[in-house]
Amino acid sequence: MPSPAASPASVHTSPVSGPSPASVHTSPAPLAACSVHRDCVAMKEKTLLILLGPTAVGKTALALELADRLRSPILGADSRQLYRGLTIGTAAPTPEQLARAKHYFVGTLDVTDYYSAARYEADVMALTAQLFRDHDTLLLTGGSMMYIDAVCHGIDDIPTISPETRELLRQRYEADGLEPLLAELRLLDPAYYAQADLRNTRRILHALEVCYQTGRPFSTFRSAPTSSSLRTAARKERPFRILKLGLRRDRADLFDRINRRVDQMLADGLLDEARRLLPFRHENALNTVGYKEMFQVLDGNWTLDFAAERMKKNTRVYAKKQMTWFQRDPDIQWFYPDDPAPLFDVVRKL
RNA sequence: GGUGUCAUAGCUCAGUUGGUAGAGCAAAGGACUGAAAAUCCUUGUGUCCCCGGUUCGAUUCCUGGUGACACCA
Repeated sequence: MPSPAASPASVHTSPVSGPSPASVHTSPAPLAACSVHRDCVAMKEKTLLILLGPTAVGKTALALELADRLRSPILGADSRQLYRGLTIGTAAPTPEQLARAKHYFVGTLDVTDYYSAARYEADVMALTAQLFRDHDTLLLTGGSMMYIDAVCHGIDDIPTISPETRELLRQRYEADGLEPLLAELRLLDPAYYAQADLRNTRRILHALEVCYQTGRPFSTFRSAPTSSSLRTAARKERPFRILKLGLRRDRADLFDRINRRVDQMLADGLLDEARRLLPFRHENALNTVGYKEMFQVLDGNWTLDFAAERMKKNTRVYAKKQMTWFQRDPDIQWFYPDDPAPLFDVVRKL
């Protein structure tokens, strides 16, 4: 067994040093206490403001405005802007924008680094514990749905898969296909097998990875094995208030912005950026809309015009997936970026 | 002007030996627990160009019209 099931503390290794959240916030349920001791609790109540929405909706510009008003740093919630060097293709904040506010979780990882929603949760929890000493409100912004849910609800403590186990399963899949692996999963974890999407190879492989590595059924690591969704499962308490503000636009408007932004990315040199990243094309960080299409151009398979069309289409599809995910979240208050006054009203009352 | 070919989903096109039609792409909807900008699932009613004729029945066959393309003048 290469890596035993780890305790939460050892799994969540964070680059941010500092005390754990529990040592800063002594009350385990400040919200419950709030209704009783409204005044005194309000003094120490902290708020994590999450500005979210589909790609290209206008989060970055509005986040800078909010960061000014709140005197808050900006915590990125974007699974691709995290990586250094993916700047044009992920529409990462520019150097000028980065200079306007202190940013976290932007350009901090190498493209070869392993990362996950669980690590993001741990890193955000550690960082906010520190920053809330000096801030009553912190701004977190981005469009990575599962990263945001991991921060809001927590994520179950499932061991990180070792590269060896991952490679073993990958080889078995390539050699024999999915069928034998499905049969194995049915034996090792019948509970998960019964609810799994049996055609989703990646999820089947991951469930087996966990079974292999831990010797336990994957489903036993999930806090609500009968629930298929993270947001109804883990539900960890947070030592701060969470306020979710969603940005949206009419679909035609959003799609028009996406199309124009893709053209702008190409004008800004996306192809050159992709050329620099070509040696890392097989890293997960580069399995990303924009770069995938540029690699086809660099391989000589696609013209730049065709790649631009594919990029626009794939970005639209991504935006639709984000909207599908966010629309289901009843905690989000929605606003239009071109009419930000109502949003500023909400923020002013914090 | 003459002759021929074509006209079917947003686009490119199949098809119906006469019983009102289906692929690809585009588009839409959904799922989601350590790779999540990932990965996976579902969805096709459309005056079959228009008017008439034949027929129990026409998108299909026939007359005429309109439009596109090709060739001949």
